[in-house]
Amino acid sequence: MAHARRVTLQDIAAAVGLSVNTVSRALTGKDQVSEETRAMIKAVADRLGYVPNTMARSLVLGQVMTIGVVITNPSNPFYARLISAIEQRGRVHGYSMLLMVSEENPDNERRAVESMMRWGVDGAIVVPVQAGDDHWRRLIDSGTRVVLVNRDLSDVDCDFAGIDYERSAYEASLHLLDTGVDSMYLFEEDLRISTVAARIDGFTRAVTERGLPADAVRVLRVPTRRHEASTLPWEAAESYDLARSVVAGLPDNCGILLGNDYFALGLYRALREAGRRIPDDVRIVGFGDDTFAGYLDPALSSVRLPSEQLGTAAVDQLLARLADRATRTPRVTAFYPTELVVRASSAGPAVVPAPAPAARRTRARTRQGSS
Amino acid sequence: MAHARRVTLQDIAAAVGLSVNTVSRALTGKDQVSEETRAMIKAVADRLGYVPNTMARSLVLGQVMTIGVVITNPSNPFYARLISAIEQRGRVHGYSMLLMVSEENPDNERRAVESMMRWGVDGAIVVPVQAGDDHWRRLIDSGTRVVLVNRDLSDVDCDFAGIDYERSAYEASLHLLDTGVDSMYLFEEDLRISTVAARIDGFTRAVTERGLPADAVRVLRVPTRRHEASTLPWEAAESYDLARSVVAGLPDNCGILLGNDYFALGLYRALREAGRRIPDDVRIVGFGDDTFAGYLDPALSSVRLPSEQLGTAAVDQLLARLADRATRTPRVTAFYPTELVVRASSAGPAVVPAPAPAARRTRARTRQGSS
DNA sequence: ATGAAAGCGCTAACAA
DNA sequence: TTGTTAGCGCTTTCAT
Repeated sequence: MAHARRVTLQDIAAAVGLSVNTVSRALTGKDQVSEETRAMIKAVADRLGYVPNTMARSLVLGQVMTIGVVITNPSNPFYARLISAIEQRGRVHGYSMLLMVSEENPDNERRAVESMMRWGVDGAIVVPVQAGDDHWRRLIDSGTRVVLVNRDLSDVDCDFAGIDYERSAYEASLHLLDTGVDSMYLFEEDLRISTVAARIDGFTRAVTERGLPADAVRVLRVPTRRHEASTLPWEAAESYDLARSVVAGLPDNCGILLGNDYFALGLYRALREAGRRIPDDVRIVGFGDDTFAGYLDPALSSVRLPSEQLGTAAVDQLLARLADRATRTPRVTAFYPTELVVRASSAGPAVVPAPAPAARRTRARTRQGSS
Repeated sequence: MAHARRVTLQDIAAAVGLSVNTVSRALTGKDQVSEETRAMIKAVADRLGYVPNTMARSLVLGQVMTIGVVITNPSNPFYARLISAIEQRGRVHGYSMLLMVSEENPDNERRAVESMMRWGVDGAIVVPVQAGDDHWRRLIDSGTRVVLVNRDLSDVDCDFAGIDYERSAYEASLHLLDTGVDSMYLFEEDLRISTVAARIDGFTRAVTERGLPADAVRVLRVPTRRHEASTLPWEAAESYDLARSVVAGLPDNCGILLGNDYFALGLYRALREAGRRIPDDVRIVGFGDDTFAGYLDPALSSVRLPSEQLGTAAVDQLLARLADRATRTPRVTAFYPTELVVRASSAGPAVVPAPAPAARRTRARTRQGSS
């Protein structure tokens, strides 16, 4: 059962007794064709089951109506939502999405760039691994517009849509300090990426500002297995191991900031097993506000990240660049506001648990400047 | 700063003083070219920064080395892992991935099919919405190989890689019944899809087999908002609302099976607030074994789903079909085994909580048959 | 309003 | 081993 060969403009032209050219014009809505001819051609095309050939079309047009998306790990719910938002927004504007996964591996990332250059995608939206950036520069030099998301590359001349993690971590830390803790911990994953560094900076700024003695402050790195495979779940087990080894030495009345909510899963268990109480003994704030955060016991305070907004903004920014190909405006760096959702896990000693969760937003900012 | 025009075979040919054809042969590794010529050409191509044009290549070759992937909702962690697995496996074989999101909406699904036909993707891997299937038949008739994943369409002639939810639910229900409960509840999302129906069937078979009186058995449907947007988190809030309205009438010593683990988040909270104890009063088993399952308090028993295996198998199945284009073997229907991970939430009254979680796997099966 | 011809970049016959 | 020719399906001059 060999399926029917694909119907082409030729076939339609032959069927209606007109030239390929006319058929093309009729179908693409050009106005140099009589309405009756067009209707007739459309009818025949429909009857024959004509579907335009994107390859041929793109080859001559020089644009493929496709954006390449490179993500480190789609299993991370933050990125999963980002992908959804990008796809949705792109689809509205008629763009398809070529998805590539780098798994935090620069080699995969380079391969992704190669792939995008072969395809000649119109633009790329990227969460960079942040290990090497020559390939990005090459991609941009080849004429592809690139928008970085969540992680920036200061040496690459392209737009960026991200989150001010420094400030978010600073504010979350202040919130913990405000509950009256007298020592502070930060759990961060063991990756050399700017988002982690920024959170550490914000955390450090807060504890320094409040004058916490150095020996009352610790940054703990949770080993990550994210390099190994993109299908791995997040690092709850690792944070559990770390927390268990730390929990005995954990002073009462301390605050813990977590680089992501999954750390809370491991930490909660370790504390439970050690008989430590949240928030009485230990007060906790996470990052990400994953679905489960509000349903843990006690409910986890967490910094909500604007993943959908980020995805939408990245697409819009890309399309804007595509719209005026020529102009050479300096790179746009936009930060989108997070929201500290305060729940029971960081309720201060004297505070009555609020009925509705209080929210506190960082303000939105957009910055323009050269590189 | 107009970027340099893309380097073509022509450019290389001109540079080395040979024909386009020879350059093509040299670069694609054909053996009708002297080694020294090839080396020379490769060097020049490299120096010039040549990148093959996929569009042009695909146009003449008639294959695009791309597989279309249609998913209902990438924010569902099960599908997120599936996507990762598919991308990874496809990449190994040199395939790119065009990702489309249907959001449980048949219109979007139809658009996705249209898009894939325009592209002329070599194959498609699909989680169907299960509302209408003409478009799938059209896609297949056009010569595109399709593999369905997780949800089957019995009237469409293509391969399927899935999970035996009926059996999994049956076994999970038996497990609950074995703990000595004398009433059974099932929480299922409010979607008309085969996976939900299958779990209901399995649940029903188990309770019937054990002779539970009809008034001791209930299937509750959790309203879903999944249609609204693919970036929405899963339905913890909805299950909480439902659970809260039900929990007062919930008899002690009952068992609850959940269509997905997110329902546990809402249910746990509702039970907590009502002062009901898990597993003493209520015993629970979820579906999905999401990362947080083992870290809830008490740890949630859950049916682990082989998402990675499913993704890998789907790609392999697709590539197998692609390999022997001609042959017309009947559709392959493969089921991959789940694993019931028993944890504290379903510990029977007399059972000591196991130190390591006991696991129980359904057996793997592959079936062949027409349609 | 319609047609003829050229070409997008590449590969695959067929020659030489 | 290398070159010439043709063509994948489409769009875009330039004629008519």
